[in-house]
Amino acid sequence: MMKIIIPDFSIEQIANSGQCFRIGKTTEGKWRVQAFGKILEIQQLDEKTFIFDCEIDEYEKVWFEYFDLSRDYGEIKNNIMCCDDDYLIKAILYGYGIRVLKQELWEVIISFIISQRNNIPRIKAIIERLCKPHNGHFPSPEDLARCSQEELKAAGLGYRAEYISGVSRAVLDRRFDQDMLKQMGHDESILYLKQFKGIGDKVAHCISLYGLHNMGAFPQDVWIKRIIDRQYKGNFDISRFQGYAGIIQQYMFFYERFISKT
DNA sequence: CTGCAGGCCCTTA
DNA sequence: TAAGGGCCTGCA
Repeated sequence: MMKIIIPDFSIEQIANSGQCFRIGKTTEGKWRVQAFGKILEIQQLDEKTFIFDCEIDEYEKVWFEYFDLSRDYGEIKNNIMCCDDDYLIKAILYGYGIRVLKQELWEVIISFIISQRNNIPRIKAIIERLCKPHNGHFPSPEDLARCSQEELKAAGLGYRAEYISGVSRAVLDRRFDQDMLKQMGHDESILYLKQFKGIGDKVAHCISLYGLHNMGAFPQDVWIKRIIDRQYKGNFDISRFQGYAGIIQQYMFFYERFISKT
């Protein structure tokens, strides 16, 4: 149990920013985070004060990296402020506590294959059903490769079941080498990932950003495309944000979904 | 009953 | 290389 001060951090915003599907609110108003085989409960006391339900050792070894706490998001937001871009300024003021999580590669690969043509509540439900037989832990490539198509479809995967089986088997056969993938740069990783059936451009960029931690990756889903279309007349220059376009994307996505609800 | 949700695959031209 | 149809499933 430890109390910490963290600037530019809102666990609620992160939980609702669509990058991760295993953070949920408990009945006591805390946030339960499941990652790296651990469960962490976080309570937000005020704007910058949080209680993490773990020891300092675990915090330093796991959660500090996971929540990208070494990065100065304040500086990133300052850079955006200077761009004279009204839409982005509104987006960062709204999503002031967003961070791009550094999640586990395998979980990201599977989660974002599932995400295609799907909505967030359903993605969460499917992932929960996949984790259930494994004591709440995310299923390994072996676990998933063992599942029949029927079992996977029973979890609600639909036509994505064969994609999941295919990628899982590829990992077991060493045709898909995650360690090698981790050594690649962004561009190379996209080409590598897109070889596999069920991983297209958008999912590959999500994997690069959330799973490989290439902050320059820029996933373009329907929301981002809509923003670029309507706010920027089809012309959005991401080269302005060399090395952190993915973080910009996260602010945009989060803000646009808020706008659409109001 | 249709339409659609954080795409992708496959086929055509 | 661009365009279009089909796709599991569940909910509005």
